[in-house]
Amino acid sequence: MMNLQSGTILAPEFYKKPVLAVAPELLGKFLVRQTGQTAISAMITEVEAYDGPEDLACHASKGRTARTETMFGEGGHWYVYLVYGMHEMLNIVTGEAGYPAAVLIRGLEGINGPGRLTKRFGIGREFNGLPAAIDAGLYIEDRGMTIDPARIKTSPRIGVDYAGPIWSGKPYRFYLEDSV
DNA sequence: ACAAGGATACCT
DNA sequence: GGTATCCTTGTC
Repeated sequence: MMNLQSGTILAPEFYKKPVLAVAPELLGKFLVRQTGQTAISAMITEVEAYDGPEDLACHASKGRTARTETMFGEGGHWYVYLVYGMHEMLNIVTGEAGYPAAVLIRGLEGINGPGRLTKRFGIGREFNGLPAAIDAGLYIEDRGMTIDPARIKTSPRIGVDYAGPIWSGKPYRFYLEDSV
């Protein structure tokens, strides 16, 4: 019997596109965390794009380091890091290997805030570098939800004033209007 | 309005 | 080995 809630797991190819193309497409998709027999999931409602070595808000603008290594890898892998000493941030790497870019998952339906969603889903740095696939127990699904493009709003990214006026002002945050 | 909290990057 | 800074949140 087919589970009506189930959908199609996004293939690696989905992520191997420019980050600014991938980010808005993730809205309306479902983040799924599977542990043993049970799974929890929620619709993605808010994301931010971090685009390459030039983007001063992107960690990779500091160069290739132990932390940013994952972002330089190929799209479709998780990039998870700790911020402010207490919150795990969940990002999905995009594009081809060698170009550092990722989408930060900032909000899910019913869960606002990037630190809250990782806590609720039990996501930590152990996922860093793992592929967004069923084997990892953490992946993104398309459940056929169609999003009216008019519902997708943009704004500057949150908490990146340190990146200077040009990069902190880029409209790289995408969210569903009626879910913030 | 602001402290908590620990890793990271970049000095000396 | 020291220090400033950080893609936040909860409580003040």
